[in-house]
Amino acid sequence: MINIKFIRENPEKFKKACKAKQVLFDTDYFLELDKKRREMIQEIESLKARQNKESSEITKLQDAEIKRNKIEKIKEIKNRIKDLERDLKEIEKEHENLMCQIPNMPLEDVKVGRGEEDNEILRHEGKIPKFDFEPKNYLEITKRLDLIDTERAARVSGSRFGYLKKEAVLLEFALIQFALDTLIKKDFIPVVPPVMIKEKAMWGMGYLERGKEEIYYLPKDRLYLIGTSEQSIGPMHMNEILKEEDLPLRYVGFSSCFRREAGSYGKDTKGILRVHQFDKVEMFSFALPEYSQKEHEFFLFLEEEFLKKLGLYYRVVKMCTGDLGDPAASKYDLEVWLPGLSEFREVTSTSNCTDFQARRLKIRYKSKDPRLGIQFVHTLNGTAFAIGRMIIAILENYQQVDGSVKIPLVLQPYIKGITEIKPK
RNA sequence: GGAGAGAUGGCUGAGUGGACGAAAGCGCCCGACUUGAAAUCGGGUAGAGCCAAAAGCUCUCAGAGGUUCGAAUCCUCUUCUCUCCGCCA
Repeated sequence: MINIKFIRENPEKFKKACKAKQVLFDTDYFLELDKKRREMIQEIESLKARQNKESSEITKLQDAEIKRNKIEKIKEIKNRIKDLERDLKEIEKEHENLMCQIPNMPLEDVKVGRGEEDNEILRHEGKIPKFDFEPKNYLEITKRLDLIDTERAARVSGSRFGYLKKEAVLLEFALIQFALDTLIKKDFIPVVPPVMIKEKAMWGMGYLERGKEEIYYLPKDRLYLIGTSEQSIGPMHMNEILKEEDLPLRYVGFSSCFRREAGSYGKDTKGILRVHQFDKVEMFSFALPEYSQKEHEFFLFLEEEFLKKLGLYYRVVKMCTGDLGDPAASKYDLEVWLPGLSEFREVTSTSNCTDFQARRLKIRYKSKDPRLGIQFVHTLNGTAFAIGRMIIAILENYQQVDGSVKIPLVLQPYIKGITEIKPK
């Protein structure tokens, strides 16, 4: 949800932003509806004021006849209000529906573009890995080392699932522990959130208007499976008024994530690059509006630190307006070089959703400045580690000529005694 | 799954048909006293909507509907929380 005042006051800017985000929206019709709505509210409220006034006078009346007349008069007003309210309800419903269709406005510095092809590659970091042999892709490596079994997973669960095995499992827990250790030091509160959430929560995070196809739903219990712990951590504080001194309120969540991957038939069909279920360590922050861009840069910095400490070669990509998704106002992706597959692949991303989610979920804070009063917070999210893809990146980048894989130095304290994964 | 109790402002908590958007306390803000602070004293302090804004008005006591001239208070449904019992990793 965006601030309606913005649309009223900057209709042209708003139209431009919708176009940039590639969302069709009849702004003129909406503004007309909005005007009509406000006129009706005024009419109803003045009638209600009269009703309240007349009604409060009843206690003073002694004469039964006068009293009866008065009540009749009030009933008349009541009926008129009832009729008007019926009409207003229709308008309100449409108004709200339209408001919910509106995506978040991109920040000023986000480039206008259609999609992936218009994203901006900001810079490359790290060293390009050099091999004096032909590096294998992760599918070959995991097969040789027996780290991932997708064939049996297909038997049990279908396509796009996998059994993580042996050292891959140890790597998963090492990555989790590494991320938690690092982020707890930065005042992140660790949390293992629910993976099933109510419609209200999922809606509030802004993923139901577009992208519903991507989400698992359990109709019997009316619960949605999260696609990222962001969807479960964001609504933690819904309907709350936070204290300014508690902001930024940072969480680091660990959870399994579930995605239908409905629109991706044929893409990455082998292996575990794109699966229905994976584990992820996620950062989330509730921040003061004036600091949210700083917080966003901080998240990007942390994500880069993780990749640097793992010694990976990556590039920073800034999303254009067409590739933002509904809730985000600004978003970066980090893409790691996979020498086996010979391509950059997205491993982490971070978004600033400004007040879009906070408005829907009514997450606010009380400002110390009495003139500001109560304001919506800004919400931000960022990946620490999407485990599956990180394991792939490590395997491809740390492979040796003899088929073994070295364990990155920073992870060794978390995977005691093991410095490399050797073929049997 | 069965039985019962409950949901009130930032928090605790009083309030069972009109004088209640709501006592009291805590917290917070402003002021006095103080070299400064604490303590003490005085004052202020719910949110949302309509309005350019102020004034004003409207709505909101978990949510939705209803009764009534009038509902935090009465009725119906829903959601959530707690207690007891059952089941259970």
